[in-house]
Amino acid sequence: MKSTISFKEAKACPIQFVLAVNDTLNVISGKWKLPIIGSLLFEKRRFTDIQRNIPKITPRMLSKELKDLEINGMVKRTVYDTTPIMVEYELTESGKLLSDVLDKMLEWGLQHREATIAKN
Amino acid sequence: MKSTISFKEAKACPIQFVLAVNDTLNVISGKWKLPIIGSLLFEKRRFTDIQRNIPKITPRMLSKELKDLEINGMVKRTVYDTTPIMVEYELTESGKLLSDVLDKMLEWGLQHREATIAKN
DNA sequence: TATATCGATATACTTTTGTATAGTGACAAC
DNA sequence: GTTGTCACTATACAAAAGTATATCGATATA
Repeated sequence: MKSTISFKEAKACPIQFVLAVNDTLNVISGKWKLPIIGSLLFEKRRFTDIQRNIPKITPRMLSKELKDLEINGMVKRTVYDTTPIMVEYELTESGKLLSDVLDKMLEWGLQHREATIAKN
Repeated sequence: MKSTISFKEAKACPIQFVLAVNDTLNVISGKWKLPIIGSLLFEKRRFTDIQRNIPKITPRMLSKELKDLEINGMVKRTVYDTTPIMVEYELTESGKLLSDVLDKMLEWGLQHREATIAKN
């Protein structure tokens, strides 16, 4: 019995393919996930720091999204017992690897914009 | 004055980066976009055909999502004046290129699953 | 004593997204 | 003339996602 699926196997089965791609999609879906991930891509940051970096986000949403990302193994949260309290958020190894995916999305997004502009 | 942005430029500016990646994300976000794209990846299909391929989708959602995909330049719709009427949906060139992105998402999704299972 | 910082949480609300169910019009077959 | 196919649309509703605004407790500073 096998607990994991290979790339080859997933590609061969449309259902497995959609399910596995959807796993990735769920991690980055929503209005604020990308801005937060982007904010953490090059450096660890603190709560208020991220908030300042993403001007329109409310603390409620930032708190909720960071929790989601932590649960999904994208972000690591570290509390330092200083005064005032200090909480650091950083991407996990897996989280950092997501930049490969984002680069591909960027590439496609730009080519797609070109392609659709060209048709008008 | 330049109307388009290069990969290099977008990567260098966090704001442009997030905006451009978000363009791609928007195209594939939602409950039914991936199943529909998956259904069209290897062959053109007709409305009822897609519906049968994605058992739980309602015609309302299928119709709406196909319109979205068409507007976004992902899908081409062709009407044949036969009886009964025949409408074919197929991915555009740009739509087909999305499979590169989906492959990367699949790859990351599988490695991420491994990585997070390993930690438990 | 009053005000500010940090990292949040609480409550109420609006907007967006998706579901359920029924029905349309043109035709064709039985 | 009833039933079926195709590609949808209409209406009403439920659930999920996001917003607005106020507040918390611990501690420090003016």
